[in-house]
Amino acid sequence: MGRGPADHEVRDQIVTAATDHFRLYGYEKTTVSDLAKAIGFSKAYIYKFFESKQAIGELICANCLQQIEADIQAAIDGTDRAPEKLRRMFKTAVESSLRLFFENRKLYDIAASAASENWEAVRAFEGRIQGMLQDILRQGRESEEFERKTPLDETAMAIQLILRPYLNPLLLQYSFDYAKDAPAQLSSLVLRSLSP
Amino acid sequence: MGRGPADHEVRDQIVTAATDHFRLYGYEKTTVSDLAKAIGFSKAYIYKFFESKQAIGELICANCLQQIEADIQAAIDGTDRAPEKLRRMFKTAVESSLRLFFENRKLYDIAASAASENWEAVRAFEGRIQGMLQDILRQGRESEEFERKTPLDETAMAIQLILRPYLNPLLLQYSFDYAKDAPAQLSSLVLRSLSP
DNA sequence: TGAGTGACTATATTACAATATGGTCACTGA
DNA sequence: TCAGTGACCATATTGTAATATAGTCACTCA
Repeated sequence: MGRGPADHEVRDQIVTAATDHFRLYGYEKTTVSDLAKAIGFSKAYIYKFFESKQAIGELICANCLQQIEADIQAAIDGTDRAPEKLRRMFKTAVESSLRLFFENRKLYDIAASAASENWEAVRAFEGRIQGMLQDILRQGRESEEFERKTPLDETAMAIQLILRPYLNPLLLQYSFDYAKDAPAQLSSLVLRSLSP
Repeated sequence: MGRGPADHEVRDQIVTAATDHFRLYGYEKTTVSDLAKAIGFSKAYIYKFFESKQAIGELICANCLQQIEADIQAAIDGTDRAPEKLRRMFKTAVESSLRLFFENRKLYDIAASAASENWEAVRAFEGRIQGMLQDILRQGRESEEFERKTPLDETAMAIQLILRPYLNPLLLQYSFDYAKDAPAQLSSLVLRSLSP
């Protein structure tokens, strides 16, 4: 839990300033004093709203991950059939992560260190991805397009493991060479394993 | 290709000294002069046999990967049935990589930088893993335990992508949390996808 | 002739002092 | 009372001079 009033104009100002600064100069090179200067208050006042610089970083990072999540959700919602949902989930996960990397490299770096230090924002993100996978599996089982023998959570877990190199910012940077073809190949393999 | 006589006593001495020193002190902290001192020749003489320090590192790294490969091959050879071969391949790949990490951390570090810099030794290793996978798939298809519709090389490629986080030294260090359960879960999923 | 080397260079690494930064706290003044 | 702060501390980061290292080459002498 945070510090200070959860809903406060200054809090928003901090987040806005942090997003701008982090995007332009990166997390490391942005000092808390920079943020203070940007909003016209003293550095000490920032600490009335956030416990630490990392807490600010977590919030900005969570927003990035939320964007990826939203992209995936939108792609999934674009079709009714579970197999196609899964295919789009793979494809969009990679695309959206790559977009973050190439278009907002500095913000990606935050997500990468968040992943390497196991920040809460990343764990929560992974939890929600897991939920999305389980939803798709449930739907596919109901429509009898997916097999029903294997425990649902185990299957969802295995699929997430397969997605990890492309969804986890820390691993993504080592998976570029495969990012183009992997989604199609892997989702095909997974779908074959799900067939009843 | 190398430098100097391929089969020469001094060459072996260098490799032996390098293996010892790299294991004890690590690749970075071992200087070429250290190796020269260890074998009783001058530093310049070493360069009659190896193009660079990295070339020595590549050889030691290749040996490590060969050990992992041998472990996997032995595990595969321990059974006749293709599905079981695949299960053992997953299990042993993770175990053997983890062993390298925990028992020879310094050598693991060489493998990790080899992977991050895409050294030849790593590419060759991945090529041989790919071959082993294709062999298993071929056998499983012949015995009619595996489906035959999907192109063999495509399937082998997808399986290798799934193994990557545990076989690639660079990725392995970020996959510890999953290393215990992943082999079983993933090989089960893959086998389901292979069923005819 | 060719196994083996000392001396050399350009670049990488280290050591460490100087500076900057994250974070706190007692305090102010509206 | 409490929104807001200056001054402060311990640690992290940086700049840089000194050192160490990878790699070469002309050379020796058996």
